[in-house]
Amino acid sequence: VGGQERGHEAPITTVDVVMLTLTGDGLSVVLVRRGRPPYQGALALPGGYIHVDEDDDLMASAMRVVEAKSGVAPSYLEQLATFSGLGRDPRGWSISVAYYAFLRAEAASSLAPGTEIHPIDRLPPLAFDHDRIVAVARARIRSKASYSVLPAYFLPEEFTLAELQDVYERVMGETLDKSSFRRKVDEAGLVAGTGSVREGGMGRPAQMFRIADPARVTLDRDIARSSPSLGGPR
Amino acid sequence: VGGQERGHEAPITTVDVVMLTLTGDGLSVVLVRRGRPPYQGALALPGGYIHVDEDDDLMASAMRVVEAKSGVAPSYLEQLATFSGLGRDPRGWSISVAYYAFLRAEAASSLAPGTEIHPIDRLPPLAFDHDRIVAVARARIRSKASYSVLPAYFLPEEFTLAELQDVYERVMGETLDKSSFRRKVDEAGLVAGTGSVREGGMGRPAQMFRIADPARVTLDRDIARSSPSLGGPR
DNA sequence: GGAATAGTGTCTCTCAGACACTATGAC
DNA sequence: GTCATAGTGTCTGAGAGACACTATTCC
Repeated sequence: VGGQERGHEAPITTVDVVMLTLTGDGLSVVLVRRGRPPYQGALALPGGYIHVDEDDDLMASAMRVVEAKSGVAPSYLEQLATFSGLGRDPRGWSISVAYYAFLRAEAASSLAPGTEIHPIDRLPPLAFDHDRIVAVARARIRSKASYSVLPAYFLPEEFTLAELQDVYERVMGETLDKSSFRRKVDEAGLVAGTGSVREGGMGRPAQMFRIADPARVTLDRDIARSSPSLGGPR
Repeated sequence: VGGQERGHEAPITTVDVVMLTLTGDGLSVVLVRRGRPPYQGALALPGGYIHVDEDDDLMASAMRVVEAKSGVAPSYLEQLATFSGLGRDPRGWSISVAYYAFLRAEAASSLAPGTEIHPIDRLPPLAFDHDRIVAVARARIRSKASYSVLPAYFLPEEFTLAELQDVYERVMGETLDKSSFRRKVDEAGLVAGTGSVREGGMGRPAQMFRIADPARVTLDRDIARSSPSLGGPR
């Protein structure tokens, strides 16, 4: 290992995580206050260096860093994009591989002291280019929510369809029709009924569901699916 | 600059580009033969180190690297994803920020000697984890083609709708209906008619079009759009 | 006129949204 | 029974795919 090509310095490389949770104010981001320069005292995304001796890959780095800084483990973690350039860190040319993460509402109460939760639509100024990273994350999540079970990762492992619909509505910021929602969720096959029912509430007890296949988050392969598709066969 | 956190080595960081073009065999990838170890003599994606003294950011690095290795400038370049870990480079823990690029058919004839073009569905074994990078790129492009003007970047700046439809069909690997295709292209507003018409062919002359707004590739904001959307308001 | 390609009109069938309905629990 | 919530049935309107049609050029 050691050293890049002769004559070329290596950029500073870090991972940063946009960890999202759902609060009374809607989609919100977990932030930490920086204890060291640069941007000492400013709010920032939880992030840190790669530990080549203990991380298998960047996703492992992201998971380790976010747990270390926030004190909790996210229910979902996925790569967002990589940000780079001379301008984003006063120490010099830098690379940040950004991830986004989901945190179950139940876990948000166990966040480490010093962390803060801010609504994604009303963020304070952040260190580095973290505002831009959050903006990209927000667009990606709002978009991906519409064709995936991602929002279910804000809920406990078992949930009712009413709870799931509520989460979708808060993530998307719009109200959904119950019948259409259930039809889609059912046809998509992304959730599976557990046998159990919710006890103790008012009204008729609800069936419980869980994410059908954690490895298969979206409706079909990778990104974006049944789209306008520019005129297709049958 | 200089050095990471105390006690942590920096990973080897490179950019690699999946440059695509459209040949008689369909969607194809531009590959180069490696002149140095590791994987000396093997086919690989064009890639290289970051030059912090001349590149503004990683996209600039990708553009520089792909031009240097292939001899041509792509018509489109976008970040794909970042690949990382101990296993992918025999020299040690490494990071590759991967981009994908489109090359106009006209430019493919000017490729540097030593480059090879291979159909994306029948690739030879590649160096590092470049097979995996190409697989991710293929999925992303096939998906994104269905809701964007991306395939137009395989064509000259001005093109007819028949040519555009042909390109879409070859990228997607399916035949499209002419009427539906034109309706979508028109409604999406992603192409704009130039005043001119194609001269010299057989039959009725065709109107020429160009990409309406190079900054706005997809149908709406960022990724994926009019999707099932899990039941929505009005 | 015919051949070739460009471009349009229109039918149908699917499916998402709307909304009223039924079901099952607690009291 | 009423209230509250869960869950379903059905109508309708927009739009995608299919395909036949018209338009404009060259010969």
